[in-house]
Amino acid sequence: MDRVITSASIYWPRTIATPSPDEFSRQIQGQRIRTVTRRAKYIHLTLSNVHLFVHLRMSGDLLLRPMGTPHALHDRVILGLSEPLPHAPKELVFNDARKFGRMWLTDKPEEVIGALGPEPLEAGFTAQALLAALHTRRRLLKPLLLDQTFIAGLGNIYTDEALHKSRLHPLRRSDSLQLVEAARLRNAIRSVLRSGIRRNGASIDWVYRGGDFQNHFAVYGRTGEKCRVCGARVRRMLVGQRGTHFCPRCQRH
DNA sequence: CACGTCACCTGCGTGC
DNA sequence: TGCACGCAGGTGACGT
Repeated sequence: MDRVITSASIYWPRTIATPSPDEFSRQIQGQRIRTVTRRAKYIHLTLSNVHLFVHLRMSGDLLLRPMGTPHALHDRVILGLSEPLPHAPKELVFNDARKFGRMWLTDKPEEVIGALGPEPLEAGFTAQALLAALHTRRRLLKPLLLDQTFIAGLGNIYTDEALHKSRLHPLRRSDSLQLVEAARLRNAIRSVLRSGIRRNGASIDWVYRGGDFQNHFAVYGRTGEKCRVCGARVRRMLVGQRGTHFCPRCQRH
């Protein structure tokens, strides 16, 4: 499917992380979209001779509309797309209520995604590799798993769910884990991610309504409710400013 | 290096 | 009803 970007309209300039909005508009015009892939939480569009990265952050959304559709509230960037005849042109819309999302246009992909940790769904993510990595740091599990340079792609929901599934306390220190625990964590991370993908993600508020993974949460957002495994009340605490949900019986310190 | 705090933003639910 | 407050799926820049 040959699609060429014919225009860029930027309504919230800070959405463009690099280069300047003017340069972005100029450079992206005429670029053909070759491939669309993903690395961690970045959507990666390889264009004719430059790379476009999109990060949705908290409230971003990418959608396709017929060209000329009236703007929606919170549209931040609109890329015009030509389609092969006889198809009508479309626009690729970046809509983002909270304005945290970002786009990068660069010929040096490593400057955007170079520091990221391993992809947990790839073959190299073994229990042994995870254990070795955990032992190179002395950090609390919760913030470490959220650290994209340590492991790529885990957010707050998946971290809490993976820790619960592996029966590990969010405040455990990374260098204290044994191999069997690292193996449980590795399997739990992969299982929780696959489950979330299979269910098209979670719809927990007004931001995104698509998936139904929220109906399968073990702990996230279930403060005070019974743990589905042991019946104890799910607790919530703050760890590094992030709401952290866990079962005090399943996840001993 | 690890950790805490704040900043960036808007919208929604709750409680007074 | 109005309003203050706390919370939200993420990251990055600081300071200690």
